Amino acid sequence: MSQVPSDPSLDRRSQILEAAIVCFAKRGFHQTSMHDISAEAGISVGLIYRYFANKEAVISAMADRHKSEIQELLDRAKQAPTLFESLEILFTAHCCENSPKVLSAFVVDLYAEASRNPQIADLVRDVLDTAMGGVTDLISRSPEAQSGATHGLEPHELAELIFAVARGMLMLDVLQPQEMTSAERRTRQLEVTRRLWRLLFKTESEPAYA
Amino acid sequence: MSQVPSDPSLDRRSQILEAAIVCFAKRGFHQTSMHDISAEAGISVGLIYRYFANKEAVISAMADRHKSEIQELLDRAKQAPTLFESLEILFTAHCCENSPKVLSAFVVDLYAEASRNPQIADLVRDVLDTAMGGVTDLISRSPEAQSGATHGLEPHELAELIFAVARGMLMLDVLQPQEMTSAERRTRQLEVTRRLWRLLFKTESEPAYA
DNA sequence: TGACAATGAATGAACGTTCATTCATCGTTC
DNA sequence: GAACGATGAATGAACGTTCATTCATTGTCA
Repeated sequence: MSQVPSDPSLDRRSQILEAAIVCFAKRGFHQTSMHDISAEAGISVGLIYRYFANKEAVISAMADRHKSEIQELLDRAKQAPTLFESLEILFTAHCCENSPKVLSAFVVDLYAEASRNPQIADLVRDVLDTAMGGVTDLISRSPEAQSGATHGLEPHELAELIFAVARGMLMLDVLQPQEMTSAERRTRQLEVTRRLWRLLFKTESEPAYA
Repeated sequence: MSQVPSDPSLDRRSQILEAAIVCFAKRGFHQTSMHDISAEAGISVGLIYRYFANKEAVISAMADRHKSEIQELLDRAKQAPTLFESLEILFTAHCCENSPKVLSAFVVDLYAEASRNPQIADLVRDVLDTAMGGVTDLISRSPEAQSGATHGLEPHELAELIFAVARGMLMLDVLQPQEMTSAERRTRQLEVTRRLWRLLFKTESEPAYA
């Protein structure tokens, strides 16, 4: 129970970031005040400025955190025994980890921010390139791709489609009414997404028409 | 050149909305001040309040305008001779009509707003349902679907995938650096999107593997 | 002159940021 | 181990600024 904090100032930083993502998901970056964050974290406003230069820096740090979270997620996905299981790990993480659309709301906001802030855009592009590189790799090594059951499309092209659908379903996620649970949203999204995966990696045994 | 204004107060409204979308795309809803909008429109701040109750109302009106634009776009797409051409009209409109990512930045912002504002969420969901209904219809009537070359998927399921990829590509659009032209972005997006369409409506003549 | 369109200075609330101050903790000294 | 000084994490009131909104005033046309 009693954790020994390795670096207390790191704990403070992540405590603040944890509070920040809750506020950002609830209100968005620019409608969240520093007082909101401090209240959510249970600390004073001034203390935030001991750990972050300004509000911009909090947003940037959140984007960085998102980058390393995706990196970890990718590593975890690579462990999965089949391509399909890897894809499921990757593309439904945002439904379960935090309960109510916290992550998807944050990511949509991040893209909105990226459209105006080139620094954020670079970072998001970087995250995307890394993740897509990883998935392209996963696809290349998969038996599905090596057996040639990919409609003559390159692994890279398949990855592009998979990511497009994933982003599209994430956008849809923020439209779902609050009363829908994470599990429900996950199921709905998996339904659509799996349809694409099956199509892309169709084992030619099943006939398209009976 | 000299238009006869049918209703001058309607013109004022759309003049303000025109200025607003430029500002919103440049800075986002909540970083845009009423002064920004009035300056862009070339009018005074106070005048905006003659036509809109408050800032929220401007955002809502913009969302409404978006709804009717999509409606018109759908009607135009329905006129096209083939399914593929209909889809191209629908899903690249945001690349050409306004020059530099204005529309895609606005739409991503709109989704971000929808994640917090249930009223906006309802409206966006409504737009989406209408558009998807239209496309589902287009697909049903298309020779591609009627010849059964759709992998046993329902028109509705095909539409879901098409819209997911479209939203995903729209998100990608806001990440593209400013120096990329609308035409370039359009080409890139069409490449990926067409790949999906060909896959979904594959004429079984072309073999997957040579 | 009357009716209405349009202006932009004025208002007050809210925000990001600063900083003087507090106080628990720790090392040092006897 | 008791007394004391130093440290810096933490506080929150205060500051300057920005912003949405209001409204007294001016301009315009019939």
